[in-house]
This record gives sequence, structure tokens and C-alpha cells, in this order.
Amino acid sequence: MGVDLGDLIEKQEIELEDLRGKKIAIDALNAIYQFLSIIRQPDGTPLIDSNKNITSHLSGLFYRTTRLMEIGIIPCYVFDGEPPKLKSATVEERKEIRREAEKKWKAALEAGELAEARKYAQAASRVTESMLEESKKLLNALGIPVVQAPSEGEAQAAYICQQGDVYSVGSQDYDALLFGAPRLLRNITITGKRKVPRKNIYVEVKPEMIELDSAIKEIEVTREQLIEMGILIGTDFNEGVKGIGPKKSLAHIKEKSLKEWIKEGKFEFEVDVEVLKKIFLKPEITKNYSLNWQPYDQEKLIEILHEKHDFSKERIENALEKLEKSRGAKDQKSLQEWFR
DNA sequence: CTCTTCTA
DNA sequence: TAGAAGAGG
Repeated sequence: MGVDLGDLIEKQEIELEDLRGKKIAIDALNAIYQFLSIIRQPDGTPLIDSNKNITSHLSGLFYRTTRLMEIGIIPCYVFDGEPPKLKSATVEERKEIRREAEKKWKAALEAGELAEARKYAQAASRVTESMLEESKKLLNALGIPVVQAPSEGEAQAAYICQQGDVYSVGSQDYDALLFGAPRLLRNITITGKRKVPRKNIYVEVKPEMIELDSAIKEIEVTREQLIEMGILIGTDFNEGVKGIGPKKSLAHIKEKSLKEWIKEGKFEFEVDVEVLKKIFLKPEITKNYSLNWQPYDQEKLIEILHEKHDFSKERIENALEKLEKSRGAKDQKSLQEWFR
């Protein structure tokens, strides 16, 4: 979920093609969760192989990643490690929401309410340990680097971006900005047309880019103030103040610091605010990672997707063929360079 | 989500 | 041939 900075932050609509030749560190859990929740049948059933294993995430990861590569984008994926202890409340809360959604899904199915069923099925999506393991194997076979974060993936991705090893972080959540990512790309794993809930209309979802420096300059705050705003609104690590959203948080933080507000007794937090701020300012990351792009291993891909999970061999080969074709194109030197 | 097939 | 609809696993 992450912090809701939505309307405050200045963003720039872009085309995927604008990112040709750019390296991007994608928040793996974020992407996998999106695939798992979106790739479903009308009644909410995910894709499954003959052994009843869910495969929606693999389908999304494979086709989306090869499409990005086809355009000439150079992705790597960052996986989460142990969540900070302060996240446990959020984790529990999400579990409960999923349990409720699961019940409602089944009820809606029995009542024959397809759209309702799908909605609750999506909310019930749960990324399991084995899904993550398989996703890593798939990315390995694709020759895409996988970085294992010690703690929060967004924090690690932000660090990799700060080091200049990638152009941008890719995630739906704004948290990466609080972690100090110089650039954030949203909507790069979900694009195209999306149905507006409860309405029969579709909106075009386009990739958007946020540059941390210009975004905070625009609203005239520092990164530290942005973090304080996040804490007021609520993050994965603390409950926000009731009734305070992006707009009010900005006004409050501009008036005086969080520390002063607390001292005056205006706001109260269960956790020491300095501890919260430290999660974002000095996150647990590793400097020990390597981004090493390799050619894909067709045999391994066939083994994982076709032999193990019943994907059509023809479709896999088609996807790889398209990749080859785009790689042969003249104007994509940057893509070729990455294999040398 | 992306891909293939159907339809005007 | 382009856009909608359905399938994929």
C-alpha cells in the first residue's frame, strides 16, 4: 500500500519508449502482487497449471519483462528481505483484509455475482514464498539480475538508484521517494486500459515519472519534511493521524516540525517519531549487490514455463523471437551493449 | 498482465 | 485492419 502522496507530487506522463536504454530497479513484490491480482478470469480465478499451482505471476512477469526488454528497457528486480518489526501491524492488518475478502469472494461466487467475485478475489491475493522463489528462477533464466534486499525492497532499490547503477526505481508505491529514490516510475508493470470501479468506463493508465528533487522543490519541502508528512498521513510502519491526508500534512509540516507539534501535544504517535524517520533516512540496505545482465536461457525458460507449468511452448518461443527481432533493430545500440 | 481470435 | 472479446494456465 504505502504512503498516499498522490495528488501532491508533481509527475510527468511518459511513454515506455522514452525509457529505451535505461536501467530500472523494479520492486519485485510490488510487481508480482499486481500480476497476481490482475491476471484473473472474470470470476476471479487466477491462472493455474495442471497441478493446481497458481501461475498468474509467472505469466505477468514473463510477458511484461520480455515486453520491456523488447522496447530496450533494461530491468532488474529487487526482492524484499525481512520486514522491519514496526511493519508487523500492517502485515497483520493485510492478512485480516485478505481473510475477509476470501469469504466474500466465495459468497459472491455462490450468488453468481461475477464482478463482485472478481473484486474480492483480487483483494484476497496473497504472494507466497514459493511464488517468490519461482519468480527468481524465472528472472534468472531470463538473464535478468535479481537483488535480494536485507529488508525493504523499496529502500534497496532507492539506494541502487542513488548510486547511479540504475536510472530509476519502478514501483506503484511512493515509499521509494521517502527512502530517497532520485527517480520513481509508476505504472510500468501495469499499463493500458483499466476499468474504473463501479463505472462502465475505462481510463488509459500511462507510465509516469517523478523526480524527487523537483517534486519536493515544487511543494517547497525537504526530503526530511516529506518523510514527516508521510508519518502524519500514515506509512507501513505507523498509523497516521486521523483526518490528515496529503494536503493537510503539507500545510502542517510547513507550519512547524513534527517534533514541535508533538511537543505541543497536538499529535501523538505510538512509536517514537525519530525511530520512524530513521527507517526512511537510514534504511537497512546492502552495498553488496551486483547487476549482471546475461542472455536468456531458452532451455531453462521452456523447462520452467512449459514443462513445469503448462505454458504453451509456442507462445514462449514467440515471445523470445520478438525479443530477438527487436534486438536486431539498428537503433538499439544501447541494448546490444548490455551483453558485452 | 499479454496474446490470439473474432467481428465489423 | 483495428478494436473488442476471450483465452491463457
